[in-house]
Amino acid sequence: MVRAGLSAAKLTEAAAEMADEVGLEQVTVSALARRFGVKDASLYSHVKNLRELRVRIALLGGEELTDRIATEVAGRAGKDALVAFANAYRRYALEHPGRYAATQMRFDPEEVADSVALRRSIELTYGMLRAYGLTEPDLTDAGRLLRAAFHGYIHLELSGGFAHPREIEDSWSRSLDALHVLLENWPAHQPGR
Amino acid sequence: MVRAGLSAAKLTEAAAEMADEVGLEQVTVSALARRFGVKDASLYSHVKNLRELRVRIALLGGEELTDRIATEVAGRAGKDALVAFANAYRRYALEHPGRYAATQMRFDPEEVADSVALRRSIELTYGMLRAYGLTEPDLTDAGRLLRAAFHGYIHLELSGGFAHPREIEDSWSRSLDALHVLLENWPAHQPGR
DNA sequence: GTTGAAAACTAGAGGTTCTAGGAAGGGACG
DNA sequence: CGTCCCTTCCTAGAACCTCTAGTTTTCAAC
Repeated sequence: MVRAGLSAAKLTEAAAEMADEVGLEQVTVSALARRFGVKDASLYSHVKNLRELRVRIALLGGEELTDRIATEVAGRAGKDALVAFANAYRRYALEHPGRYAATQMRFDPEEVADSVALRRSIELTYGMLRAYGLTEPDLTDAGRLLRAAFHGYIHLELSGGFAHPREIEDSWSRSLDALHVLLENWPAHQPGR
Repeated sequence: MVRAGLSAAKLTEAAAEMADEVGLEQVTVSALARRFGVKDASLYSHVKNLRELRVRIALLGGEELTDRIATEVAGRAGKDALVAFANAYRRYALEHPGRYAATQMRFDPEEVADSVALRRSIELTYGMLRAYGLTEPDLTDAGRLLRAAFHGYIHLELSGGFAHPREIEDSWSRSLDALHVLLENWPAHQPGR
């Protein structure tokens, strides 16, 4: 009986690949065990349960995503930074739909307590927005809208929500133009109305 | 043996309630059968399989959602219409998270072929955007960005992505202000760059 | 070599989807 | 009223899934 040489990290990596290939909810303990030529029960020595496996995929994806964004955004500001951020985000999500989907799960605080990726991604966003001259609470509001727009766009794209003719690439880059304009004209907090 | 009096419509309604209560992926044929005091296999007389059940939830949700938006937007234009649209959308999603999640599934074209809701929701969006003086292809681009922003915002809100202090309500209405400004200043197609 | 922890196994309980074929309810029609 | 027949619901069972418990095997360190 030759050992497969499993470990939590190896399982996570394989599970992440599997998620990208066939979708996150097709990642099962059984299928993963099959891929390693091992019985289901064996995996439970390395990973608590299916839930933990998926959370690990999410953490892996989150780190990879923020790493990419960080390197792309480095040294840029203003619209350059916005476009670099957005494109890095989108490209990662399209290349790794399973990992990306995992990052959108609902987590209990303690599941992600030790994750630096989360904190860092917020810093990245805020740094970018400060270049537009925004301050709190506009920073928070603009950050939320931006995350929403990026995520929403990609979610719709991945789920086939953009059925029709016009090229998504063009549409996306026009949307980035628009978001840039939006950030430059962000309505001042508490206008006199 | 008293009959439960099942039908596809009744099952769909019950499944939708269940989805709102415990989440879409907790809606199983078994659980639904249990709710009606009936055996699993009985449901397969009314519904082809689990997939079809979920698609039915989605179609129901889509109709209810567009109905709400339509009545709220009726007779409004410009920012009034935008805010009414957005709030109707968000309120429905928060009240019916399960149905809403179902509408975000990936569908095969023939699964949703006979749905009027889809066509109508696009018309509603376009009507609203025309009031801002937009024309194709800006209509498509702005529509996509708007859908993305709404969906993204609600998705993040529902999945607990907005952890921190600032009130979501305030953030949301500031985002609507910003989107209104954005639509008024939508960058003209193909600027001279 | 012995020994002990870690990695894998067997066995099995319990949940799930879905198919096939059988029985019971209830309306239509002679 | 009785019979027919469609629909609804059932039993039975295959196939797959998660996860637990307890056992054996491997490998390295002593």
